[in-house]
Amino acid sequence: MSCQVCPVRDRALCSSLADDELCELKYIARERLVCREQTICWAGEEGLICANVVTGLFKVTAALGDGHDQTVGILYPGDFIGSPTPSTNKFSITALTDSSICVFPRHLLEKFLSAHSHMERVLLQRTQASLDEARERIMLLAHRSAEVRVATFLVDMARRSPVKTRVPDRTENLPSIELSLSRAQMGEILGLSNETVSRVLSRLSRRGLVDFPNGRRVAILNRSALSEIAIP
Amino acid sequence: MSCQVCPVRDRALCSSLADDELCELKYIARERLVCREQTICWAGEEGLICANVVTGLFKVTAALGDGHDQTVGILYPGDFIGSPTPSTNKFSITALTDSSICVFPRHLLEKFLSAHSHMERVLLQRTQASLDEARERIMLLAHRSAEVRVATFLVDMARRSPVKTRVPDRTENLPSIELSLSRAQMGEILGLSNETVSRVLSRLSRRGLVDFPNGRRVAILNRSALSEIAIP
DNA sequence: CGGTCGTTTGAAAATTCTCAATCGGAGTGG
DNA sequence: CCACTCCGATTGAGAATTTTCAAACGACCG
Repeated sequence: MSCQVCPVRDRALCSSLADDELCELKYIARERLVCREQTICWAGEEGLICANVVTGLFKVTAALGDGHDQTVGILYPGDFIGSPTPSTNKFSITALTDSSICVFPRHLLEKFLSAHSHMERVLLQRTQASLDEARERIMLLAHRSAEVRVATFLVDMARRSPVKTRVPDRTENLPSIELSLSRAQMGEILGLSNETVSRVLSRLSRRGLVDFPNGRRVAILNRSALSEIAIP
Repeated sequence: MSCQVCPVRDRALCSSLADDELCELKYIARERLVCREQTICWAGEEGLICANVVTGLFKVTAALGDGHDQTVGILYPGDFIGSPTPSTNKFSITALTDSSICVFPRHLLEKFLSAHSHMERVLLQRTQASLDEARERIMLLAHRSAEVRVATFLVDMARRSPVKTRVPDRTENLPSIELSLSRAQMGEILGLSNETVSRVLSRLSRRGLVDFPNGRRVAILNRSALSEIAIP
């Protein structure tokens, strides 16, 4: 697969590279398909690979001891995985959907970054953005009600996920997004039980803000009202 | 003040520098004293400065809308503040105690980092460590009881704060640390009301795990029992 | 058709928040 | 030096929210 037609050509770390640099990087990259539920990084292990998320969705999790996991982050297409420096993974990374990633052996990427320091600068910015994002999530979990958490999560997903269908409307677009998550997984992300998630979604549905046409797909019927509920 | 006697010479970003590089960096650095409660970065403003925390304690906060703040991170001596690239601050940074920081104008530090890419690499590692830390905090806020949150926080503070006094004991050391935080501020960090924080601390005190000799100082009487309660 | 798994819904239990009163130390002014 | 005030800490009681336990439901699959 050529970088020229890469779906995240303009979003991933590589977007900071000129065409000739991109060619060079491609030599150490290989595409890899990842099946839903498959874990590509295990907490506690050495991080031997780095990667860009190309398509799909991943979760960053820690084992909770009681068998369950806590999700501490979501990775969308264009996001970077791993560290160029030798390090132990603090969290596991697992595919939520069938996905594809662009993999680099860690030590080779480390060399490449040293030779292309502007890309390393971009990676730093990305990491700081992830830090800001994690802190936003802290704000979401502390003090916020279940309804606010769920609404914020839905708005977030709608913003970052590739929109599948758009039904034109007099007032606004109505994006329908693939959730790809069970109620339990949403609870894992939002720090709620699956029952509470279900209850909130039912309530939002009764109020006409969202709809569940089939299974795990969710249609956002009233995005502005949902944003109203969500964190500013 | 000379870098040679800097309290965080071995912990801050600068620890990655050789002596001659350190001399060079010193030209663009200046020490600055910050009074308790003083805010050095405001959310929404342009980040014109970077800095190392030398002494004291800072909190990273976001306004919550109802007048209160939510603390999303704590900065200890040696921690880095700001971003070398132009960016808008997403959060405010405020001193919890009288503190001192080592300030660099952003654009000058940016140049320095470009010329000393190994330091930029270290900064990247630091930022990733902060990200991991923020994610640990997410784990703490999601699903955890008030007691676990408080105990984890105390153990964390005891680990990262400079110990003020140590009373030798048959079984273990008994560090007494300066909390520097009101109950309300702890609640701000842990996503709890100040009353809940107070209740948990009273309970821990009755169980003989901690003591409050005077005001905001806390003595950890049984660190292992506290760690037992805290997150692993 | 039966079984499994995720969802939905109900009701009781547990936890935390909110409101309110009291307490205690630090600082101030007479 | 003492009374007074202010602010944070503590403690109690009821309210609100969420979790837990349980049951019922429905879709999917062999």
